[in-house]
Amino acid sequence: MDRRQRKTREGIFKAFIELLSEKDFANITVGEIIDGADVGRATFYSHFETKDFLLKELCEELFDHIFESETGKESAHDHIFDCEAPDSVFLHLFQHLQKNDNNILRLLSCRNNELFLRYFKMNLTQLVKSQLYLFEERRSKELPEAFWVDHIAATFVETLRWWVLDGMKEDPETITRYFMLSV
Amino acid sequence: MDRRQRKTREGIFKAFIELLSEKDFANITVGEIIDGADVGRATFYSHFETKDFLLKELCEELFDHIFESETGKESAHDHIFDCEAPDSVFLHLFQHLQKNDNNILRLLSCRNNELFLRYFKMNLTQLVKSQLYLFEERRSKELPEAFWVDHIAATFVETLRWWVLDGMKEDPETITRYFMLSV
DNA sequence: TCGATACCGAACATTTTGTTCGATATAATT
DNA sequence: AATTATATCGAACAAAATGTTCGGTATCGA
Repeated sequence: MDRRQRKTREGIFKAFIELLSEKDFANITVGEIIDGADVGRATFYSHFETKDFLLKELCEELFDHIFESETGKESAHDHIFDCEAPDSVFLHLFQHLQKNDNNILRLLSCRNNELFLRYFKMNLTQLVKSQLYLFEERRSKELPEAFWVDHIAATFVETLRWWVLDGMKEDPETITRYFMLSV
Repeated sequence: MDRRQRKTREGIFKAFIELLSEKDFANITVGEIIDGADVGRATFYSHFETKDFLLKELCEELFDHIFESETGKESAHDHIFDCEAPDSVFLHLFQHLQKNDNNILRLLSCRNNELFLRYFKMNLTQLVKSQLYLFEERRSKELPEAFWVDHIAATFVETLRWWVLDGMKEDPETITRYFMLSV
């Protein structure tokens, strides 16, 4: 990708994130974004069809990066921990988030966190399906699998929400334990 | 309240609900609302400061009605079931929702359900605190109470979400059981 | 009946959106 | 270094939406 394109795109993302931590998504105008990013109006619209697409692409950029390192069988990614503990995938997710790559925590703890947590849950559901065996003994035979998968993903996301809104006082190991105990 | 005011207010709510089940909140214009409600533009703005306040007041109207019948000590409300089963409060909530008073299900199953479920969870948290004893045996000693309360409320809301998005195929008793089994 | 007030409707300024176009600056190619 | 391609700028533009104002009319409660 052209260096100019990259700089513009990242400048827009940066300004957008800045605004998202200040005010509601609905009240952010394209004018404010291009002022913050210092790009022309036409340039913005040549990159993103609408404000909604900007949000969508931001989410993809943020979460694809996080999940690619989990779902890839032979990931060549820089894993901090390669332990074999059964809940390591979820621990790793919490650790990854704590590192705060791309200022993702700012987005998860701001007024607009619903936007991102919903997106997060969508991605997470795939991962949960592959880790279902971890929760077999907890699962009642009465519960349909679709319900169970949704419940686990929801519990993870709600645990994450609670963690960040509470100020992330617990370390990743503790919050992983909370998650595994409550699911 | 003046009968004229009441009629206008309810007409606006009705048109708003109709629109919400068709399209995103963000894409609904004041012009469409007043066309649907058949009221003047100035009238709308004399009732609601902005579109966001309209949503807020709609939520309050809907959820206050549902929760007042649960939290009131000596409710003179028309309870269908006054059984003494320990999970009757939650069962009653699911039943109440299934009755679909005020088209609340249309809102919970539409594309904008996040908005309503967030409001719902806020109200629900109070209720959960009063019913905490029901879940004592499931609760690990490690989990802080604040986390546990949030988890139960979140599980209820996510169960509700799953139920309505899946088409409400289960009856209230079954879904209450799912909820109690997964929490 | 009468005073109060909610509504109408039309007009209005303002803000935001999304597009267009020629000029300029920067990247990639030879 | 010269050339071609293209990303950006900046300014202007139409269209749509927001939120306000005001005089006239209809409806309410007393």
